[in-house]
Amino acid sequence: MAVTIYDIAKEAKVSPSTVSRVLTSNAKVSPEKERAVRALIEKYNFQPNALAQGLSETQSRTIGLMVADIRNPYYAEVSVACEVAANKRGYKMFLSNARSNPELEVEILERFTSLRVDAIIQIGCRVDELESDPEYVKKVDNLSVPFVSTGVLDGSKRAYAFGIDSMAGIDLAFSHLLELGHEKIAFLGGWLRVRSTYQKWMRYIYLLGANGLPARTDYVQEGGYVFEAGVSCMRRLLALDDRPTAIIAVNDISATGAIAAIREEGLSVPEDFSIISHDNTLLSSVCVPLLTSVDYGYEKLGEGLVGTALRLAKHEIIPQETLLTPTLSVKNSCARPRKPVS
Amino acid sequence: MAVTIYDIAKEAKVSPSTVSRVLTSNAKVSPEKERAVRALIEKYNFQPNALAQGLSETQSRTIGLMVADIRNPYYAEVSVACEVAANKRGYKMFLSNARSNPELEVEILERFTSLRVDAIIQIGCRVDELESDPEYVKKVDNLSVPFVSTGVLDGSKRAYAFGIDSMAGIDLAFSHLLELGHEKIAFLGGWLRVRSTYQKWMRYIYLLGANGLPARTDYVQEGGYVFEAGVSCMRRLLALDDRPTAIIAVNDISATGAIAAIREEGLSVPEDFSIISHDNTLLSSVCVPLLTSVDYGYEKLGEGLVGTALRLAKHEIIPQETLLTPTLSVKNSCARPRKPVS
DNA sequence: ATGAAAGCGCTAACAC
DNA sequence: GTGTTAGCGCTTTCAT
Repeated sequence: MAVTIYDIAKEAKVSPSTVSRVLTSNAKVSPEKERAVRALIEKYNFQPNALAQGLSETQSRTIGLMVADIRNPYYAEVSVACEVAANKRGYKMFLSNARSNPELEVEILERFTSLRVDAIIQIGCRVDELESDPEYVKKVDNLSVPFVSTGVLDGSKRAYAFGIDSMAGIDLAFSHLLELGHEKIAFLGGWLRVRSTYQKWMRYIYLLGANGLPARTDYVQEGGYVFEAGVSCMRRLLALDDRPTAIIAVNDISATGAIAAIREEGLSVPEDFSIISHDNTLLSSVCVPLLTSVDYGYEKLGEGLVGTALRLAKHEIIPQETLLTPTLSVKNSCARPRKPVS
Repeated sequence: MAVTIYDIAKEAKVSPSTVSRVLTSNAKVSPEKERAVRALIEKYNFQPNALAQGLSETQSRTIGLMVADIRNPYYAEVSVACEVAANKRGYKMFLSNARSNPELEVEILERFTSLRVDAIIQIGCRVDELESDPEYVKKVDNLSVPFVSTGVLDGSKRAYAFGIDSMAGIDLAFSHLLELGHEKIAFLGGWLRVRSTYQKWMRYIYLLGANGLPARTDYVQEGGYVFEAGVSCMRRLLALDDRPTAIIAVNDISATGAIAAIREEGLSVPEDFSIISHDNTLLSSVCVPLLTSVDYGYEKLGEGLVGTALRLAKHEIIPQETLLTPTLSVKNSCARPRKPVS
C-alpha cells in the first residue's frame, strides 16, 4: 500500500537500515547515498509510519493533553499555550476533550496510555475538585507516565500540579476594588466544590475580615460557570435590599451573564456595579464594557505544564506543586461606587 | 517495561493469540480462559499498545481533524461536533490546530499520514480560500486517505466538501432585515479572498439588485474576522453621511466589535442599528444584546463531515460537494429602523 | 560506512 | 477452540 523504507531502500540500492539512518540522522551515511535516499523520499512524499517508529523507539516524543471542554475559551487558550510549548521542545500533542464526562475522562487516560505518550497533562474535570475522587486518584497513580495538572490530586503520589495561585488573583481583584472605594463586594458564580473556586472564596472571606468588612452570606452566590449562572446569581444580588456595589466573578462567562442581568434592570456597568472577572479570555475583550479580569499568563502556564511534564519524563526531581502568580488586566468594568444619594 | 499480551498469556497459561482474541473478540474463546485473561487484564490495568495494534491492523479507526484555530469558538463547536459524531461510530479523533500557519498545516497533514489515520478532515486555513493554492491541492491529492473539508479545493480530484450554504444564510439574514423594513443594509467584516465570505458578499449584492436597492461600495467593509476588524469596519460605516440602518456581519466576533464601535458613539443596538451575524456561537448568547445570528447546526455539520469521511473510507461513491442549509437564530439585535425625523 | 538480523507488541492466517 | 507463525514498518545492535 503505502511506501516503506524497504521500497526506498530497494530503489536506492541500499539497505533499509541506511534509509532509517538518514531518517533519524543517528549515524553517518555517505553523502551520495544520502542524496539518493533523500531524492526518493521527496519523490514519493514518503512519511515514515509513526506507529512503527513508536513501536521500536523507547519514547514517542508525544504528550497527551486532556481538557474539560475545548468550547470554553479558557481551555482553548491553555491548550494552545501547551501545544506551542510542546512543539517548541520538539514534542507533538494529542489533544482530547473530556466534554465534562467522567467516563470519557478515564477512557482518554487509557487511550493516552495505549498511545504510549511520554506524559499526560490534564486541565479541568476531576483534577479540579476540592475532594479528589479516590477512584480517579488510583487510576492516575497506576499510570506509567508522568501526570501533570493545574489542580492538586489529593492523596496521589504520582500527580504533579502546575497551576495558578487563586488566592493571589483574589488579592489583586479585592485591592483594586478597595482602592476604588468599594466596601460592598460580592462573590459571584462557580461551585465551592471546585478547589480553585473554594480557594478564591476563602481568600475573599479572609480579605473581608482583614479589612474590617462584614462577611455577608447573601453576597456569596454560587451557581456555576456558564452564562445563565451569572444571570441568576446576579438576579439574586439585585433582589437584595442592600445591594453590593462591586462583584468578583469567578470567570468571564459568568461575568457576562451578570452584566446581562444588570442591563435587564436598566442599570449599567461600571456606573452602578463594578465587575472583575477571572480568566481574561476572548470574552473579556469582546464584551461591553471590556472586562477587568484576572489574567493567568497563558503562555507561562503552558510552558510550566509542559516543562513540568517533560522534566518528570526525564526523571528530574522537582516540587510536586508550583503556582503561578496572576496579574490584573485592568479594562473598563470598574469605577468608583456611586455616592449614596443623601 | 509495560505489560504486554505475552505477559498476560504466560500468567494465564494460554497463548498470546488467545489474549488477542479476547481483546478483539474476533473469535470464540472458551469461557474459563476468557475469564482468566480478563482477570489479569483487570489486575494489571493492561492497555494494549495502540501503536502495535495500528501496525498490524489495516485500519486504525481513527480520524485526523485539523482546524485553523481552536480558540475561535466556531472551530471549537465544529470540532466537538465532529468528535461526537466520530465517537458514535466507534472512531477516535486526533485533533490538531494549524494556528493559521500554512507551514504547520502541511506538517499536520504529514503527521496524520504518518499516524495512518483512516481519513482527514480539515476546517479552515487553506481549504477556505477562494483561489486554492495549487501546491496545497497537490499535497492533498497525494494523500492516500480520504480528505473532507468544509470548503471546496479547486482542481482537486480527491478532496470532498461538506459545508454550509453561505448564500442561503445571506438569504435568511437579508429577508429578515427587509421584513423589518430596512433598506440600507451594510456588509461588514471578513475578506473577499475567503470563499465563504465571497459567496456571502455575492449573494448580498445580488439581493440588493433583486430588491431594487442600490449597491453602494461604501456599504461593504472588508477587514477580517476578529474583534478589531468589527470595530474598524463599523467606524468606517459610522463615518458615512448616509449611514446604513442594518448590518450583516460575517461572524459573531466581528459583530461584537461593531457593537462596541456603535456604543462608542453613544448609539445602541438594535435601536440605532440592527445587526445580524453568522456562526451563532457562544458569543452571540453572551453579548448584549443577544445577537441574531445565522446558525449552521453544528451537530449536523459534524455528522456530515465525519459521515462523508467514513463513507469515502469505505469506498462508497458519493457527491463531491454537499451543502447544509443554515437557519436563523432570532434574538435581540434587530428591530425596525427608526423613523427618519422629519 | 553499511548490511543482516533481531525485536518492538499486536493481529490474523494457518494448522490441528 | 487454541497454539504456532508470519508479518506490520521501523530502529538498533552487531558484524564486517
